[in-house]
Amino acid sequence: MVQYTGTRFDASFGALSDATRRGVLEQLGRVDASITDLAKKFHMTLTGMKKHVGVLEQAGLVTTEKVGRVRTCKLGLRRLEEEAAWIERYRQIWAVRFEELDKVIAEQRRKEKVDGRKQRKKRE
Amino acid sequence: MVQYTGTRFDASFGALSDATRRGVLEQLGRVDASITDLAKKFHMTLTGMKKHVGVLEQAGLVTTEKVGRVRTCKLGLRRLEEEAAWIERYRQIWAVRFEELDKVIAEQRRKEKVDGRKQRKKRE
DNA sequence: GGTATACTGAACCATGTGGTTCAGTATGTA
DNA sequence: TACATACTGAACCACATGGTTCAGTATACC
Repeated sequence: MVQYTGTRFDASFGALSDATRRGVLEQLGRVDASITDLAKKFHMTLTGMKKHVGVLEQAGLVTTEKVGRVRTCKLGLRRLEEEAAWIERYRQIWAVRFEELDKVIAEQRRKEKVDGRKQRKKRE
Repeated sequence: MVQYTGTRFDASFGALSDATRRGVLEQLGRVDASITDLAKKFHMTLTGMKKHVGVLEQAGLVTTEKVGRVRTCKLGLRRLEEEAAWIERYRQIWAVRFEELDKVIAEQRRKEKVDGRKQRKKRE
């Protein structure tokens, strides 16, 4: 199986584990922005925002380019394909693992329904 | 729009940002395990593994139950639905954002082709 | 040239993370 | 009872994180 190198997912999931950074991604999905724009939007110093952008850039989720004195940030090339795939695979595993439990629950529901019918019948 | 409370995603994406914890999830997808089992599998002290399990438990990805002296870990109730949805939505935004760029690239390709034809024509 | 804008880097701070060791406690087993 | 097993909690460690301030540098504009 693919050796889940870790470091790549470490970076992307790590980048996503912060609300500000998720916000920045959503914002950049609407329109490109400078560090200043983002810092204002998220009520933070330039330096603080620069660090967040750095993390996102490291994870490949954002790219930046400096023209004159302003650094413009855009969405990067990584589109979270592998991350989506990992989660999907997990959900698959999860579903299989709980199939049995689901059956048990379904069986219980069925019984309850039958019991309910009996109850109603009694009352009739 | 839904106020992305943050803390929930912070916990789940944070939990996923570590290779050992992703490994533990995959392992628990195969079979329930004690702390000792997991510690052995991932070459770590019991205490270290307990912390990882704690993080996963906090994120709702794992549940544990102690019977006698052994604590058994299983997959938890959270099946990463919202996380999958967030990523999907992001991928959607990403696609829209880059549609324009794709068009530009396609246009360039088309031009190049035309130019190539002109070049060939010239040479004829 | 002078002033405002936009970023950058170093340094600091509190807190969190990923691990360890060590010293327990509780439980199973001969 | 004695011994082994399984976990637990406190304390420690080095380093990362999420922020700040402060002192720059580079660029734009009057």
